[in-house]
Amino acid sequence: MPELTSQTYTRADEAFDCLQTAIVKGELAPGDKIGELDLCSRFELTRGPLREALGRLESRGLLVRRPHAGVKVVSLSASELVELYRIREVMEGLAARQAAERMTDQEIADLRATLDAHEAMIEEARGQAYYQAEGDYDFHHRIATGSRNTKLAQMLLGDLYYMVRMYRYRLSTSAGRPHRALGEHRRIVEAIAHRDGELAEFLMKRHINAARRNIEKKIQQGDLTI
Amino acid sequence: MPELTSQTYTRADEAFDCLQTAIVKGELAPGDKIGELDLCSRFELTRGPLREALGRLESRGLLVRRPHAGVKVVSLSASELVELYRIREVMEGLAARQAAERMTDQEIADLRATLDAHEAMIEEARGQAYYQAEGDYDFHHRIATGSRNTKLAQMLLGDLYYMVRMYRYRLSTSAGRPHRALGEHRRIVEAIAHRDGELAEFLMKRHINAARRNIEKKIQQGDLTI
DNA sequence: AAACTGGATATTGTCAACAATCTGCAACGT
DNA sequence: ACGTTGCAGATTGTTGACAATATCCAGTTT
Repeated sequence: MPELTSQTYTRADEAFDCLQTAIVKGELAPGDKIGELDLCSRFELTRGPLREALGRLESRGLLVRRPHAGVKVVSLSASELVELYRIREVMEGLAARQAAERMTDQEIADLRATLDAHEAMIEEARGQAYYQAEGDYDFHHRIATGSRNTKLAQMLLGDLYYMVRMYRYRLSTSAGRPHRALGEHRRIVEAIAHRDGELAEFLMKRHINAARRNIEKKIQQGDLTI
Repeated sequence: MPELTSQTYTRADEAFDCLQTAIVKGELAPGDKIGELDLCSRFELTRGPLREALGRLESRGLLVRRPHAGVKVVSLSASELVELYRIREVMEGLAARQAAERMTDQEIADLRATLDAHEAMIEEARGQAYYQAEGDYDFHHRIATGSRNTKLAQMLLGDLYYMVRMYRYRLSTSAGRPHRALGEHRRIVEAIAHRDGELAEFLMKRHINAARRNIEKKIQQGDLTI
């Protein structure tokens, strides 16, 4: 048998993961110029695999390269961040509709459990924006996967979410927003449980629309330094 | 001055473009297992840049790699191809709406000219499916760009279109479809010219929906070997 | 004094050799 | 006869050295 547990992690995969998480967590901030050998010593690898990983990251839009000049972490303008949410709106709307049609009952039960845990976190850790953000991410992650649309999930999980998370830790959530967001999540799940794809799509689009308007408001208030 | 015309094409860029077009044109068919040194001799380059390009292609989902086992061109199942059109429907709907809000008058005029040229091609080269396909691609390309949504255009032009074009040359167009599609294109452009984003989105979604149903019909008839 | 030009330095792009791993075939045992 | 096991070959992953290019600083010029 050709070793089915072929979880062979290559150095390039390792480099890719390390860099991606470093960027998302903010250890490498947007706009930072980073040298290849700096990264090599930092992550204990050589330039070959690193460059391969850089190619992947560039292709995903997390960093930009100029030949012979160097690599820098991509820096989104305020308007580009807003545009990102417009894309999320239509794509996650589709994901919600397809999830309503295709998720198993078990997955829906798990989704409900996720929201319960999320609610408990909001009650307990009042103001803990980090957990709120992670809980939100988990919710959207499950729906993207539940859509059974391979490419859609790939684009959401592999592209958009990483870019959104890059900036999420800067977006201080408004006072009542987490609680309101939870309510919106619950209604989406109920629509999915009723297998009402059309409603699920509508509610998801409205949900992300609200998040976008929230960000736009902050930008106008100057609360956001991008 | 630091050479503003810094169109420095690296070997990796070259490799990336060559491979991408080779895949899209069908010279490398879906499912083909391809060796690195084969590609090296084929495109006159060494393995370093090639591997970087392979990383990018993999990240874009055009090919899949198994460590130590090799690279093969991705092969979409029939259902995955259909799912691709569902994604196009919502994303290009958004693109059309934003294009209606943001395209310049000049761009709209160019778009009309494109359709005129397209119409002439349909009349002249009756049955020339290739030109039909390229004309269709050009139309959608212009609208994606006209949306002024950087990330949206990047995802459409850099991801989805390449995958669609990969399979388009196999999809023999139905008898009256090109002419009907042209009519749909014209109505979309008129909506954009009237700056009616909502209508443009609706018409674009319906347009791609029709294309999807066309493909589904062919699949059911068994005209499509995927 | 400000702007430009030139070269030194450091960084990136590229290459070719080495090591690790998978695939396919053949021999063996059951 | 069939399945398993071990080996040989080929292919991929990795490494370190070499070449090409952009950046930075100093000297010069206007």
